[in-house]
Amino acid sequence: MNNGRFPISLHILTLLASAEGELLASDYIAGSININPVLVRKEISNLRNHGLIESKEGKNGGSTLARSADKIRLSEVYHAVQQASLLGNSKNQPNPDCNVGKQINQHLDHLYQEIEGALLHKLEKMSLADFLRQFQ
Amino acid sequence: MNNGRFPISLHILTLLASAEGELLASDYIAGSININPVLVRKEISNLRNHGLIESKEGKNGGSTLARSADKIRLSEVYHAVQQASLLGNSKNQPNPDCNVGKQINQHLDHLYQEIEGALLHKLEKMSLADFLRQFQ
DNA sequence: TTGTACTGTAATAAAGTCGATTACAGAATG
DNA sequence: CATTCTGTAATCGACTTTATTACAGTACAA
Repeated sequence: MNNGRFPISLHILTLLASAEGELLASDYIAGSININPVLVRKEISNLRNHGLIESKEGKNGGSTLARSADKIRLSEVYHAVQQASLLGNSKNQPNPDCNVGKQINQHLDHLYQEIEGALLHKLEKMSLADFLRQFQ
Repeated sequence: MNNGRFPISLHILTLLASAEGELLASDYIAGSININPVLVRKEISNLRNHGLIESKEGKNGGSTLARSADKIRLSEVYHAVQQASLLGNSKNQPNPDCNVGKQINQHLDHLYQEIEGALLHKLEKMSLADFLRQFQ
């Protein structure tokens, strides 16, 4: 994925982590990221579906982390926003009459999985708290 | 990068590797990938600029690998097609009045670099010959 | 020496993707 | 019950990607 959603989601989570349990409104978050509030709500909705965020509707509502920042791995953020594969979706429809074309998607998928494994390994070792700690 | 160009370039190189020095025409390659020949020539042009492919113009022309497949690392293919960063370009322009927004791009860049390092490490260990060997 | 089969590349069009925006229903609070 | 939030659908425009057309240049071979 070369996904603009990863930085957005991480930004949201970082703000929530730094707010220490206080509910933040989507408009406030959108103001920090400088994007449209509806996009923020969509990402929040997605992060909530993945169990990373809890929200409260209505007046004085907003969102907060579902668990403490040291219990949220960056690999979870990756999984939450990931849709396509890492290096490019092998969505070409190669010629089945060609020996290479016939097999390449399967081998590409295998390659992507290996690489994604290495990436996830890295992200698993980092928590949201680790990320936040870099901020002064 | 979630780049459709990586699978295309790797497909091209795999075909050339399996052709064992024989010149392959861009139309033939395009037929195997099932995409437009002009796109293939553009990718070939790029791979040639990166020293991975040599081409011969004119009748009976075509392309071939610039070195043997076991001397081509998949990390070179990655570098050849890479333009944007891996997980998403941190091109948001966050609010500088927000303490998180002010610093996040710098920390995102750092994170991407670490992850890309892990990915490249994996790709460096694999040659085009390794990849081709999986085909039956 | 000329037709043919290629590459190389620019320019344009078509298709697909992504983010911004509008709109509005529903929920919680005071 | 007005206000301030969330949740979500729908649409528009900007951007990106891919396909297509066009054509000049090169090498070969008859």
